[in-house]
Amino acid sequence: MCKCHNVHHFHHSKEGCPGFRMEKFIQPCMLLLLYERPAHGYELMERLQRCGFSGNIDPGVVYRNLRKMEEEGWIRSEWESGESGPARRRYTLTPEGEEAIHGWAVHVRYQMERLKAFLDKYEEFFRNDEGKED
Amino acid sequence: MCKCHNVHHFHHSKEGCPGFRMEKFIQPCMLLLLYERPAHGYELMERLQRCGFSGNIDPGVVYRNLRKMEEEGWIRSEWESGESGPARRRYTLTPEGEEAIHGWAVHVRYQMERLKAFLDKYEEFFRNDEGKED
DNA sequence: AGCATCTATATGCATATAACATATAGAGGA
DNA sequence: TCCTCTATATGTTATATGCATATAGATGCT
Repeated sequence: MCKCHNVHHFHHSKEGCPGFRMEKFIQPCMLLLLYERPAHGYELMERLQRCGFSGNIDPGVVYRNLRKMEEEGWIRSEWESGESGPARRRYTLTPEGEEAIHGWAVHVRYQMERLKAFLDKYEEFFRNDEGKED
Repeated sequence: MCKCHNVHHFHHSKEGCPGFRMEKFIQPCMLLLLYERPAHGYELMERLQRCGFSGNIDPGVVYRNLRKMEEEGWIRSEWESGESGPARRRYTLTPEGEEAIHGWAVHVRYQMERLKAFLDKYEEFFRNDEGKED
């Protein structure tokens, strides 16, 4: 199953925060999932949902990002015909994709520091315990 | 001065991470700076730079976001004429803006948890010390 | 006076992204 | 036949972003 042991399906509304979407973040997440094991898009959708990804994932987002990452050379795909159900495209991580994960990790860590700096400052100013309203 | 005591002017390149931009994050940052004290756009640009915001800030980004936040009712502006230099627009946080900060904080915390979950998983898989390559 | 520079605000435009809807299609069941 | 589930893919529209550029007062230099 999913190894996101520390993700507890956050509930939140982004009302009042238009545009701060971070959807491209789905790319490193999918790369990491594919590092765990090859998969097809539909399976990735399910695994992303179980990994704290916001409620319903738009299939369009998943497949378009898979295409883009294949163009980048981070993943490779092959049709899996036969068996049962419609044909599926099985995605595998490439060595370049594994490198990309490291690049993303640096970037993600940087962004996380920025968010943390904001929150530290926020809490310094307001010193409340809104974190427990979950 | 700037109270971002825990921000050490991160250096990084976002090569290989196209689209993960998070520029809207400038909004809550500016709101928090305006909570500290009223300011005009040019001053905010400088204070943002001192607060770990990426190198050179595009003035367009700053002023456009100020306009949008004024439309939202989060900030209010008045022309400061006279004294020296060209006229400047002095921005003040409104009560709605202070509420917005709390909303943003929830959202930002949520996003930070997502990033943290990714990084935890990443480190679980790779167990390296890339954090020290700084 | 003429000119560059700094402060300060603002807009234009091409492209990238996001949100949402919709299309296509095989397989299995009622 | 029709519906649903699995599975992939595209179109449309609105918004966001990156980068360049416009405007303009004040100041200092030659």
